[in-house]
This record gives sequence, structure tokens and C-alpha cells, in this order.
Amino acid sequence: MIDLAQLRREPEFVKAALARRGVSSATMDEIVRLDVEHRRLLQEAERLRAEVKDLSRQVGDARRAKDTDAADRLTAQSRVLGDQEREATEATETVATELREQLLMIPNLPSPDAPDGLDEDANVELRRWWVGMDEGIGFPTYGEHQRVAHWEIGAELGILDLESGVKIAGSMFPLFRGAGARLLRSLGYFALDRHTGDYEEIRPPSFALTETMMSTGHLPKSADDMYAIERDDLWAIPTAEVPLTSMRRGEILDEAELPIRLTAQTACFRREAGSAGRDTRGLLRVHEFDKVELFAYCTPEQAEAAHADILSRAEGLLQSLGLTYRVLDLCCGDLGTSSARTLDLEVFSPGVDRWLEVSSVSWFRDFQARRANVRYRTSDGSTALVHTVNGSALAWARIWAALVETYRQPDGSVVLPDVLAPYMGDQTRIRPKAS
RNA sequence: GGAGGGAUGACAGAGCGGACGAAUGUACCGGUCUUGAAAACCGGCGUGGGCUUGCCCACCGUGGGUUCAAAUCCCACUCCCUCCGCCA
Repeated sequence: MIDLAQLRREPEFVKAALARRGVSSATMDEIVRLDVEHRRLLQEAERLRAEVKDLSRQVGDARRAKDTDAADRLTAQSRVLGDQEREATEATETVATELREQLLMIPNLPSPDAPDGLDEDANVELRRWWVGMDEGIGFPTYGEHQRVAHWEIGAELGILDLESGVKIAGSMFPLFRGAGARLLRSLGYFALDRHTGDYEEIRPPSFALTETMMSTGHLPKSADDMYAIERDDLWAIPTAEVPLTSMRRGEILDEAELPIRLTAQTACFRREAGSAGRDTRGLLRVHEFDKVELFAYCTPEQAEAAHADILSRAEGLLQSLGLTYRVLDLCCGDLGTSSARTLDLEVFSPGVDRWLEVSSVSWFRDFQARRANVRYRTSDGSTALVHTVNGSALAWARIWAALVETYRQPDGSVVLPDVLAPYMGDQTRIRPKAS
């Protein structure tokens, strides 16, 4: 949620910042109008309530003094004012609700550093990395044996069974077999082991309350992108960011605790409602995948370093796996609702000949903290909102796809990166079943 | 799923219709005393909101209701504890 006090203080600044991501000035004017109206009504309601309270005290005094006449007179007076107060409060609530609903739809102010632009074409590529780059070797050229889509490789090796997934849950729910399934498990262990020294390992619930979804900004705006279990008023989490942000919801943290750094592996569920018909083949876009997330609650001063740390860890994993990737600086229009600045990592997948988004490293400033009401006690004793930052360390499915395509050999087998050997039972190569 | 008990400030714990935003204790912060520390004593010590910055308003698990007046009474829900049943 944006800061309403800031909107009052410097409306033109806020409007200009939001205009960079396509929020109209008229929308903000309406919010300002509601805010003014709300405060006007609130003052009137509170004035009446103060009067009723005062009269009630006088009734008590009169009763104790056995002055029945005065008590009856004051009671009648208070009753009349009470009715007025109820009306005024109701009017205040109506406007407050309207204001809250509008405010919840407003995205975060983009960072001044975020590039201009209204769609993904305006994203800025910051850098690329590939194996051997540091030694002066040029961007890799991929052989014909690597120009095979992962779903073909998966079928060939018997490690990906999309048909069974469809049978069980419908399209875009993949099923992995044998070494393919173990490869996923290995990626999870590998990513967690890399970070659990500095980030506390968390295993959160996979479902969340509406309030929890509100806190990160996934609701009310993105309801169609998520799976709902209406009977129990629960939502399937689209990322571990959701439970981790609410883990300390409503708390006032000790400044000495910060930054609080957490990591969690969870399943992530996405309906992909807006993308029907796109990327339907293989693992490019799926409804369920696993992901290791890195997350931190921190002070505003710590946020930049925390963001950079998560980015370098996410990059470090891709480098260890020997995957080619690039870093994109998302333009204002392509930022997620809650984010002020996001850097995306995309791996190059030679078989499908595309860059695949595998990580989003975002800085939310106090946007989510305001919704989740997560604060910390500063050294001078006052409270302030924390900043939240997070990023995917490793998101499967797409990583899996890029791995098998990148490491496919001329004989059709897939060689596994050395770093996974301890997790693969020292298996270093996946061979076709027949051979 | 059934029966009972409970939910109050950082923690413990009182209050069970009328000056209660809330006694008391602990913890914490400042001061006195002390070479220093402890003890003792004194003072401070919830969060948010509104505006005329001194005042007002809200919050005692959540949401409704009764009343001139609700932490306190009534209803529903949630969560925690104990017991019974079922179960990975």
C-alpha cells in the first residue's frame, strides 16, 4: 500500500511517480478527494462520540447523586446524540471502505532507478553471463544436439511424462520420473544448502488466508491468477514470498534482529489465467512448480545491500549450474504491483532457443510492510515500517528445461553439472532407458 | 467430530456495567546513592488515527448485538489448553 500521508504531503510527486507505470492522475485525484471527505466525516463523528461519552459520564454522576430527574433528562439527550453519532459513523465507514478499496488497487511507486517504459520491450538488459566469459571466451554457440526441446529430451530419456500429468490434473501440471524427478529434488537440496548458513530455513504452509494474500499485494488485484479453495477460504500460494511476508505480520521487531533473512522451498501454484494458449508445450509455463525463495525483512538502510545479496546468490546458483543467463532491469510498466525495483534473471535454453525467466529479485520498500503491518523499534524508541526484499534462488521446471537442453550430448544422453553429484547419488549422466 | 476451560499491555496477572487505556508485579529506560556493580529509592514506560499541538477518538482474540454508558452483559466465529473419539 502506498503511503497516504505522503500523497497528502506531496501529491504531485506521487502522481508523477505512478504515472511512470500507467496510473492516471484522475485515479489519484479521486483518492485525494475520498481522503479529504473521510477526514471531514471522521471529525464530525468523533465530535459527536465525545459528546455522548461526556453525557454518559454525567448520567452516572446524577445516578450516584440520586438525582433521577437530571439523569432522565441527560439520558434522553444522550440518546438523541447517539442516533446522530451512529449515522455519522456509518457515513464515515462507507467512505473509509471506498477509500481502502481504491488504495488497495494502487501499485507501489517505482524506484527512480527503474527504467522508463510501459511494457516488457522497455526492459533493460544489464549484463550476460556464460561459462568461460571471464576467460575471454565468446557467447556460446550451441550444437545441433542441444537444439532439441526439453519435452523431446524428457520423453526420449523417460524422465518427463507430461501425458500422465495431464491425466492426473490437466494440462500444465508436469510429472517427472526417475532421474528427472531426482534432478528436481537435487536442485532443491543444492539451493537450500547453499544459503541455510545465512538464511534461516523455513517450511511454511502451502495455503494462505485472504488476509495473508492481501499483505503481499497478490489480492485483491490478482485473484484470477491464483487457485482458491473457497470452502475453506484459502488460497494456494503462488510463491513463498506470501507466507514469509506474513510470518511476522502485525509485529514490532527489534532493530537488533534485522535483517531477518529467510529461505524456503515451497510448491508454487499459478493459474496463468491471462496466458491461455501461450507457451503450452513442455515446461515453459506450468501451473505448479517448486521454488527456493530468499527473503529478508530489513531497515530501509539495509535494503539495498539485502537486495544485492539475494541477486548475487541467485546468480551464483546459475553460475554453479553452468547455465547461460542475462540480468534484466524491469521497466516501470513491467514491475509487479508491490515492487519498486525488480531485476529478473533469465536463462538461455538452447533447445527452445529462448530466454526463460527463472528469478525475480524485488525490493518492495515499505509497500508490503504497510499492508502486513510489520514494523521495527528504532534506536530512539519510535516505530517505523520495515522494508521487504525477496528473490527466487532457483525455480524448477524452467531450470530443469534449460539444464537438459544445455547438457544434452551428441549421443542423446544428458550430463549433469558436478555440483549436483552429491545429491544425485553420484550419477553424472542420464542415459536413454534402452541403452 | 464430542465435552469442558481459556484469550487483557514485552511477560505474568487483576478488573466482570459508570472517570478503565486499563491495578499490581517483572522486564526495560533515565535519575539518586556507590570507586564500580548489585540492592534500595524516585521518575518514565502500549499502538494507531484526527485536528484548532493541546485536546479528542479508536483498540482488552475477531465480528455483530443490548445500553445513556461495554474489557465487563448477549450471540456467532477464530485460536489455545485438558479429556474422549477418529486418523497420516
